[in-house]
Amino acid sequence: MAIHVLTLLARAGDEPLKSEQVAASVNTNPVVIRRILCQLARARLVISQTGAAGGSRLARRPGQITLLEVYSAVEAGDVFALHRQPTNQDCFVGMNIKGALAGVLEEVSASVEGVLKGITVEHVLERLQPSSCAPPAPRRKVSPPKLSRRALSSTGAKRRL
Amino acid sequence: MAIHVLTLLARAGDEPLKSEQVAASVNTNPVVIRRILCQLARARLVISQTGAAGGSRLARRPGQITLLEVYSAVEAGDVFALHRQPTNQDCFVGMNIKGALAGVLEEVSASVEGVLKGITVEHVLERLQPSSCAPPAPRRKVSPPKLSRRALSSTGAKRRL
DNA sequence: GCGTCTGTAACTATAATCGTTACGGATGCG
DNA sequence: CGCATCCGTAACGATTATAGTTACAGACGC
Repeated sequence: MAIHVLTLLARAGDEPLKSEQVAASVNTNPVVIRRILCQLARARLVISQTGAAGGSRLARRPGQITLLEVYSAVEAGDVFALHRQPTNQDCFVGMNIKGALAGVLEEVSASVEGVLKGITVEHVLERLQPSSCAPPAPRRKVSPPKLSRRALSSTGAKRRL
Repeated sequence: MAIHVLTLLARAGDEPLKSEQVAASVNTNPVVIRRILCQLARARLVISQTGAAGGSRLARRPGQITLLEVYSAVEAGDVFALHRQPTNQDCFVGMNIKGALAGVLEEVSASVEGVLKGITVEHVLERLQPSSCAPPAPRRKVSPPKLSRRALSSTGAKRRL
């Protein structure tokens, strides 16, 4: 939903959108949108103005907002977490399993964050165009962890308002 | 919890463990453990036996069980999913956002699966030892068999034990 | 000053997960 | 064979997270 919101704001350019307008596209209640917008504003991704003729707009260019920033803005802690219930400390495995899994979690988080860091709101915007449905070829600039994956940007599509 | 269970079974070697024993280490109810064990059994990761002197043990060597298989066994669908509520089809963004985000999701999933595929239960077991706490040991031997997640996860046959 | 829009609290509804009780069926053993 | 034991699974309540809704105070432009 947060990405949906940002995509709408990106398409609107400098013109601020009201929460009600955004809610119409997401198909939900304006308050739900305002909650998200509030988080995004705290993360300095959007700028909101109260009062008449108010609304929200992006704080930066869509190409300068990564999905990792979006995720960090709307999700509480880390991307992943262990369940917090205590294990049996009288058992060797129970005593050490969390520490062992913390390392695994760290790896997964780093991997995901690497991917999200390489995708911007602008990339999502480009993907929106049905015209750019052709096979995506070019890779992105940032180099996430070692794994090879498909790029998602496709050149040429400019913003259309 | 599933990894915790498998780690216990790995340490037990060929001797089958009862759900009650496992539950003691995880600090939960035996039924919760049996639910997980049942999923792992359907995925052919463990072998369970009913009756007296029954219990569960690993179906393969710990080094041959990847965390991706574990994840696929206990998690319903894909690692990630979009929220399934319908967006406004009268809006250009609402109409296309899901398709655009599906690609992002695909990338994230592929990345996570790549990491999980490179970690085995044996690796977790090694990490358990406080002695090997120092360096993040080199990992990433990519040998596990081609897995068809379709066959592993979710609805299989009724009962086949 | 007035109308409008955001920020936020409070409450309800819904769904997922976990824990618990209960019971049928399978298994090994005396 | 009969029995004790253990798994597989259904059913139910408790807990939690999220989403939706209503309500209202404060900010802002005109």
